[in-house]
Formats: sequence, structure tokens, C-alpha cells
Amino acid sequence: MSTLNVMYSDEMLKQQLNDQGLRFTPQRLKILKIFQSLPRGTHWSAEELHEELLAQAERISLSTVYRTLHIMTRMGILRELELAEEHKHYELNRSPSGQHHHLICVHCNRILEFAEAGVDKIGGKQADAMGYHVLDCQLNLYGVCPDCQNQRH
Amino acid sequence: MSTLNVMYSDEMLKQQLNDQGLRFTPQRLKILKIFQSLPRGTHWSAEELHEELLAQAERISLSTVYRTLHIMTRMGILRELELAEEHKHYELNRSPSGQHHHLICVHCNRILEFAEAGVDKIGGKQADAMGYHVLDCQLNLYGVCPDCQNQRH
DNA sequence: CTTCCAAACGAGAATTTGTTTCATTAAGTC
DNA sequence: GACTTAATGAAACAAATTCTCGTTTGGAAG
Repeated sequence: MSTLNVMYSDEMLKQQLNDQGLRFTPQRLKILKIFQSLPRGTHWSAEELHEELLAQAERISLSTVYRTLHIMTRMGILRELELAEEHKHYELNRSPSGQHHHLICVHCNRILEFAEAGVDKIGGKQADAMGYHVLDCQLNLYGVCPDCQNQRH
Repeated sequence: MSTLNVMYSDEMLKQQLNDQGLRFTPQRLKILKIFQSLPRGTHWSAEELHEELLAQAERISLSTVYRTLHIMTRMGILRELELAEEHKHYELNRSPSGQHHHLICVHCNRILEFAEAGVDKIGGKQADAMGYHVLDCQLNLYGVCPDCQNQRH
């Protein structure tokens, strides 16, 4: 991934879609715009995104939301996060430089984010060696947070 | 995490459970034994584990399977993997040294595993700095595999 | 060894998340 | 402007996981 998806323009999206035989639709553009407008570190589930669309008086169906999230993940525009919450969350993919990772408490599900450039480098090297074209690199650390360690249980 | 869960004995499991006010049951022991007997790299879903139990004429309900998998993940005995397959998979947690990571193709869902000691170190350092007690460290790389790059779409 | 209480169990219902179907609309190409 | 086919919306459907509840049983205490 070599583009900074925050500054993705309408035309760039159209181009990338058409290159793959996919179509540039108002729904897809709208969804991209919403993710671009979110503050860094915000990640939304399909439901949350759908609610926001309704709030903005956009009539986009839940099916379309799910379909679009998948496509944009496969295109490398979004990253799909599977953390402690029960459903998947999505956020703009800021690879390769601006990436952050997650530290999750297995007791209270608290999530901390942290930046770590080294991980992406190591990951990239590994993937290159196996001929993969990397879109996203996610490091998840699971453990017990300080509070839960004290509560002992 | 400081124990190599492959050599976990009955007594160790009982102890660790009781320490947390949980009970040592035949079902929990049986499930641990099964994971210990699997070859490295094998990861099973709740369904698969349940089928294996039935095959071994163990009458353990699916509810109990799910409950046990959760508990053992929280105890650091198992790692919960969320890869491209549609449901969660579990395997013995071999932290801190024997860990492996995953490289997933977003097109065909092919998964490669690779070992990388450096990642665990970086992760451990980060977690320590924030006061977390690390149980597991997972690096997931998403990208396009060589085959899918050629098929262009 | 018996008693007691709460944790864990099994069975099945219920919930939740995500996918599929299909008729209709509309993007992109000629 | 017409044509082809991808994309959409609505609703049915499916699968995975959680919850409920009556019953069983681990383990602490006497």
C-alpha cells in the first residue's frame, strides 16, 4: 500500500474501482467520505456506520454497507479490526506509516492503542519474502490490564 | 506468560483454576488434554472440538465447549485466532517463545504461518510499559498472495 | 464423611451478526 | 441513446455464539 487513504479523492476512488471492473456509486463515495471525516483512532461497526448514514438522511441499506466494507477492505482502503468487541470494526487504513496497534485486556475488554513502526517493517519483510502484496499489518496484544490484575479474578 | 502450556499437568490446571475461584472439572481437563495432543499449528473451532469430543464418546455439550474455550483464553492457556475463516479458532498458547503469526490473502483467504521472535519482544516491551500482563501476541498481515496478484481481480 | 452453596453442566431456545436472494435501478461502454 | 451487467434495497435466511433454567457436582467447612 502506498497511498495515504485520508486524502483519497473522488477520482482516485473511481479509478481504482473501475480498474477492477467495479463501479463508482454514490453509496461507496459517501461511505469513504464518512471514514475520512472521522478522527484518528475511531473505528466503527457496520451497524454504527449504518446509523450514522441514517442520521445524515442517507438512505443506504445495511446490505450495501456490509458489501462496501468488504470491498474497501479488499482494496486496502479500510482495515478490518477484530478486537474484543463482539463484531468487526472498520477504520481508514493509514499504511504504511501511520499505523497503530492494539493492546486488549481479556478481562474488561479495555483497549489501548499504540504506534510502533518496527512491527510494520518486520511484517513487510516477511510478506515480501513470500511474494505477498501487503495491504495491512495488525499487531494485537492480549493480556490483563493493571486494574484487573489488582482485582485478582 | 511464563509456562509452556504443552506440559501443563492436571494439578497445575486445578491449581490455576482454584486460585481464581473456578472449579476443576472432568470436562475442562479433557478439553485441555485434547489441545495438548494436537500437532503444532492445528487450530480448531468450537464445532470441530465438539465433534472430536463426540467421536471420543465424551458427552460434553456445546455450551460447555464455548464456556471452556473462553475461560482458557482468559487464563492464557489457549489463544483465540480470528483469521479469514468465518468463526474463531483456538490452539494451545506456546508463549512466549514458540509463537507463530499469520499472513492472510484477502482474496482467496489462503493463510500462511511464520515464526518471528522479534515481534513478541517488541510487543512485550510495549505492554510492559503500560502495565499490562501479556498473555498472547498476534501479528496478522493482510495482503494479496502471488496467485491472486496474477489473476488481477 | 456429611452438609452446604455456588459454580458448572446439558439441552434447547433465543439472539446477534452477517449473507443471500431477487426484482429493480443505474454505471459505464459502444 | 441503447445495452449489459454490476449494484442496490428489502426482506428472508443462515450460522455462530450466548443465554436461560432446572439439575448436578466441586470443594470448603464443620
